[in-house]
Amino acid sequence: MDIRTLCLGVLTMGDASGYEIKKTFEERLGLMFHASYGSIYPALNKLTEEGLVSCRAFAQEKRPDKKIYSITSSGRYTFLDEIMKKPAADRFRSEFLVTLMFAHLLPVSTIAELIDERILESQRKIDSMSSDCADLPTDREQFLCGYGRAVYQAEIDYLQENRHLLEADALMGTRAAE
Amino acid sequence: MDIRTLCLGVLTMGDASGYEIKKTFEERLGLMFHASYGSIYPALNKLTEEGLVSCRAFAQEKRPDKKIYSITSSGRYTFLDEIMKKPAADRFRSEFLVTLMFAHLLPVSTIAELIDERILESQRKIDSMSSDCADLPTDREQFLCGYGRAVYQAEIDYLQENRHLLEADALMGTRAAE
DNA sequence: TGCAATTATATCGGATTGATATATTTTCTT
DNA sequence: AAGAAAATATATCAATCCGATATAATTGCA
Repeated sequence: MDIRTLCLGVLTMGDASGYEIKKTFEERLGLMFHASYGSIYPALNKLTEEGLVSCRAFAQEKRPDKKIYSITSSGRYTFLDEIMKKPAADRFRSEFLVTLMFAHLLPVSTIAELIDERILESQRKIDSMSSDCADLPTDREQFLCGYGRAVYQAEIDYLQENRHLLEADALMGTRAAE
Repeated sequence: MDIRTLCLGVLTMGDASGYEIKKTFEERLGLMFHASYGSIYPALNKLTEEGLVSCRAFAQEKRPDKKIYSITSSGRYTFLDEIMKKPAADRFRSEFLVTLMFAHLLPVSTIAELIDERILESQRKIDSMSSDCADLPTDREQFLCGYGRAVYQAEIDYLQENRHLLEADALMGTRAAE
């Protein structure tokens, strides 16, 4: 499953320009997948070549045409084939956790601030989700929204209950280094 | 923070070959970061050029030299500089969640199996963590191990309590398509 | 009126993955 | 003890993807 497939997925929800697809990625798929213009625009070009999407271009003066993409029936089949495959393992990269892994090399105060900020940030995400979650049109989207909230909440709870382990560990590291 | 930085981090824990660094990524950093040979070997070459690691090569017959890398003091400073920066946002890619986002296009049975398998897989991870978690040498590593368990457990709980939302939604999709 | 934000397309270098090639040693199974 | 399988070990490559950058009109608002 690559960005091309994801673009097809977004287009099953309605016609869109490259810009709108990017927005959809941020607003509705941000929890599960990221994509940048550098991958979306080439993906749309290739999908067009392959006949999996069609493209209507509206001429505009002094800037590139506005292009609205639609998924074709061939595109729909391709997309279904893709999502029926066994999904690959999650890929997760967290610089936050890496930093904690090396907490013993940093001052305790830095670690404490890092955790404080992480908790705030996760709480902010939960709050913004909570306000929208109930309004979402489908059970499916409410489910995914709730999933995000549950995981973020678990993270906050764990950090609050166990940060002392890390701060004590970092403290020992700092003292040992003196 | 890139793979070069992560290689430096692993080398702060002791000298290692490229192969051993890869193993460390899998065994101790798997929760937070991934790296393949295709990025590790070039990273080590570049770090050697830059003087951030040193390399002792042991000649071997009929295959490439075995190379043991050590971090230099210049490498230690560079690594500290890196982890003192504000960590970038997590990057997460989940084909599983993407599939659920399009659950209405798939048979209910497929969704149910997908969730069943996901729960089993997460439980397997928790079990393998639990057996090792307590043995870990530092509070810091126990903390991170516990973090992983907490998040996986939250996922399992959420899936079990809310899967009906999704299965009902998929069911309606299937019926509508008939 | 002026300034910031949003809309909108597009490219490019550099980072990274996943597959592949190669070959020895160790461990397990029968 | 033979043979199979797994682990050890280095390395490269095409394809993919990200983040930054360039460009420019429009919209909202103070």
